[in-house]
Amino acid sequence: MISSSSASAPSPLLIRLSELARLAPWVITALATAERDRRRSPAKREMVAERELLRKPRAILSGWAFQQRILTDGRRQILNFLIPGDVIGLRTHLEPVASSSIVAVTEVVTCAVPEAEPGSELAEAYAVSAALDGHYLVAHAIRLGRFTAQERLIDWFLEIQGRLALTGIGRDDQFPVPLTQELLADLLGLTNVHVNRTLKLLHREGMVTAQGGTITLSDQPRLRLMVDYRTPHLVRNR
Amino acid sequence: MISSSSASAPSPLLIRLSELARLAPWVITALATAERDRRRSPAKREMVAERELLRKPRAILSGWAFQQRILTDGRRQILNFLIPGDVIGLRTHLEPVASSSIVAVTEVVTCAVPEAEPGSELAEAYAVSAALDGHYLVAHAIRLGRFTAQERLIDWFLEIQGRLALTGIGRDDQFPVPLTQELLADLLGLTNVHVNRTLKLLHREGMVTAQGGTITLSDQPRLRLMVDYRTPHLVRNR
DNA sequence: CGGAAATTTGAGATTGTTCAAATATGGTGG
DNA sequence: CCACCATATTTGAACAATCTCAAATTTCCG
Repeated sequence: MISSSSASAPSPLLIRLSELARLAPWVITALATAERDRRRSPAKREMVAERELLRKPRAILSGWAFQQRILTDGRRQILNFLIPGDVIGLRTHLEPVASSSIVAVTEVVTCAVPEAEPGSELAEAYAVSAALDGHYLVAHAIRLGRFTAQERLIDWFLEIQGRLALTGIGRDDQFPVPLTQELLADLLGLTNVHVNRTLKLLHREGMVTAQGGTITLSDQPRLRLMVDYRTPHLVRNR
Repeated sequence: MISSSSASAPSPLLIRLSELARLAPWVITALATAERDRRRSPAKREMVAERELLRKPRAILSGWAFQQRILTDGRRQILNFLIPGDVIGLRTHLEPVASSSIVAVTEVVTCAVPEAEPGSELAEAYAVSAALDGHYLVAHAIRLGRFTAQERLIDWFLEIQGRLALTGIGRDDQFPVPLTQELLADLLGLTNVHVNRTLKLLHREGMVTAQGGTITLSDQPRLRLMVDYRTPHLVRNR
């Protein structure tokens, strides 16, 4: 039996932040230390109450969660899915909004995140992370405003593939997405029924396969063209 | 004839930033100085090209503009309208995205904005401004994802009313909105035809009147209830 | 006073929704 | 290991919201 220890597995947080900025060795140590402060949320549990502020930023070590807003009549809009390596609560610096709640999809393990000195590489990494969040939110608005159901699904699959790849999860053409069609619907501004039909359609047309929590994209270049997909391009000034 | 000098008119930028944070007198002076560096864009002119970074943040002194993203097939999604007092390019600190272009609706006058010392009240004002931008973007995603055409119009009118009020423009029930129905359509993810019909409907139902670039809301409390409207609530931590 | 741009209206086509029921699927206790 | 339950997916049929295309009509601007 091959020993598969969870203790020494490379941290998705470390992997991702290293992609976003160059981290000095001592920062990596600080991250590893901070990661010892873990918290576990069972699947479907609300992690951050709607009108509550997240005191300190935390990162997701494993599992998926999402940010949502629920309207009084029960309609729900999911703003973003959070995956391993994502950092929550960065914007909290001063948060004008008590906007959205965070809910775990699967079991989620989070950890504390070290505070960054202004001007440090870690601060840079956080800033890039926050800027990426902004980028994805803009992309989401465009999806919701101007894309058809097919396009919304394709575009979001491409996006999440890229995000997962940032932490080394999945491959170009195949990656895990542990979401129900209803969650997908609430993300994409559709109904679960229509998501189901559209997925089916995409499958028949040989573009996307959704099977047991795994998404398979058959022809990424073609899909990218279809939705005019733009990979976020990191630019550092100065 | 009463003298109406434009020179001594209170700056919308100053008004707005003063609402967002307490500004020391010398900061106010610095703002007034920076405002001398003005630039004028004629109506309909693209102010910031799509893949170009905004070098330095600027503020809008007069006129309306908008941020848009245009898809290859011509579809357009407007992400945000910029009004007097708004600051552009704050996120530029490091911008991961060459996301959207900015276009003037009316003639627009912008001015430079002084750099803020980290930790200063001015930095605080900018941070709050950026956080507000984030809030409005979230609100936009929810509008586009889960609101009907009627709700989108109502919700956005409430939002822009609040934003205009921040710089002292308009009243609770009546305010200027110099936009064509087509621009509104591209903002709200609808067609100009449907915006027209929905505005008409809202007018027949006595809720909203759109006349000559002016919007009149007849019963704000009722409208707020209809769309579960949430005024952004500024919270400073520490 | 034009002429271009914006608004308005009509009619038919689409896309996506709703409601309800049938059919998997996955996890759990026995 | 299997039966069973809850949850998720799938399907059908009717319906509603929004779009498309085209043609007035009105408004605004030079």
